Amino acid sequence: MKNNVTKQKVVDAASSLFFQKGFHGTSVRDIADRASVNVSLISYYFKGKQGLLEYAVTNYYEAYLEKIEESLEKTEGDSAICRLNELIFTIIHYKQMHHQLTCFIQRELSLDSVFVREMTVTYLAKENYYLKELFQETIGGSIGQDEKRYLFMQLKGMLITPYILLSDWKDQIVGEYAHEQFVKKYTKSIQKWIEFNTNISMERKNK
Amino acid sequence: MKNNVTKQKVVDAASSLFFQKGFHGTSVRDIADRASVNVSLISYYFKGKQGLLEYAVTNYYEAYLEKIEESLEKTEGDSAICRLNELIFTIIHYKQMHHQLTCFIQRELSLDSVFVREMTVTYLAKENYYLKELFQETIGGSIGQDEKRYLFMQLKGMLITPYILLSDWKDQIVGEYAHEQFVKKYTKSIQKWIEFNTNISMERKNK
DNA sequence: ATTTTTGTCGATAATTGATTAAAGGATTTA
DNA sequence: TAAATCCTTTAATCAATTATCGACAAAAAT
Repeated sequence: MKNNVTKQKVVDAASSLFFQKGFHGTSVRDIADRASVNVSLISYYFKGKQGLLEYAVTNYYEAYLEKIEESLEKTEGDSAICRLNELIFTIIHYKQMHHQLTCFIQRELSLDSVFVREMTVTYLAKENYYLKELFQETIGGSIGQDEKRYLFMQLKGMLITPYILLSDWKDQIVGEYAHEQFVKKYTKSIQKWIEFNTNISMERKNK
Repeated sequence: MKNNVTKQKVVDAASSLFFQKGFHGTSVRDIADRASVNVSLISYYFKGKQGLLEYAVTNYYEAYLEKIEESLEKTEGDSAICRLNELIFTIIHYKQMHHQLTCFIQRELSLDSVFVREMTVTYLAKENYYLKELFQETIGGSIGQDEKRYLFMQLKGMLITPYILLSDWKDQIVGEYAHEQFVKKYTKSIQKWIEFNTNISMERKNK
């Protein structure tokens, strides 16, 4: 079973190249070259370039949702804000561990294709549901529906910003523990934002 | 001089397609078809597909920076926070008026190519400079350098979020004045965030 | 031990995409 | 009106990419 090692080499090469040049910007030759394997293996293992993409992205999201559900189970019974904070940590942590794919997928998601639509209904809908549910509960019902929507958008924005403005902070992520450091600090900065917004919400309720 | 009308048709078609399918995902034929012109005109007017891209993006950024500089001149002498608020309004407004190109460029900017690097040094460096300058002044010197960096990243994130999470809010932007509505509301939500963070900063200074 | 399955390679077919050359209209300028 | 410039079309070329085929070796199963 030398199968797995070659297959993984291809996936790794593809992830890295998709990240650099985008899906349409990289050819199967590029991928095969970087992985030091023959071009035809890509068709052999994945039924072509599109298949390779689907394989990589599906894997990414399966594991992602698993982490999210794990986090939610672990914190069951805790206060909403605690659970939300933990969830955010989990999300940022996962994204950071796979930052190349994260960035690539985020980029590709803003395109208009059947594949994107499939991913959206299959995975993103769930992610959105979990997040929204918890956010609603945390923020309470004291602010307007409209305002809440904008806040939620801001939150979602914060969860993806580092992987879009990569060039702005990648110089900070060097060295052994840099990733963990970043996850901690960035998570904290989001949590501070949440705390502020729940306070706002409390104040209004009390008066 | 029927030149301009055809040229513009091509640019419009290209913008729309680049937005939907990305640069590498759209062929010159697609563009020509949508613009109802002959394929070779693209080479004739823009020296090829790459040239068309450069033309569109350069135009976008030239006008963008002009708006920014205009805004800064207009508010000269006002308080930092006022100027920042006005600048943010200007930026969101411009982006909203060209949301397809905004989204497309934002996406393309996370790629690794010589073109992207050129755009970065030519235009984004300036944008970043103006924004950072004003942000520093607004937020004051009372919080740590590190913390400030994260806040600045959050701010920049807020300025691009709507154009990455397009699918999340595009259903809200329907009807005649929807764009203006959105600009107003979204700008306000960012301004609220700024206000909060300057207060934080003040409090610490006072104690 | 031999048959079957699995993994790998080189070559190539088939498709698609970008660019150019040449020439005919149209429009402006002299 | 003639010349020059600009716009547009047709057709062809050039380049690159993906997918597939057939051969071949290694490993597993019988």
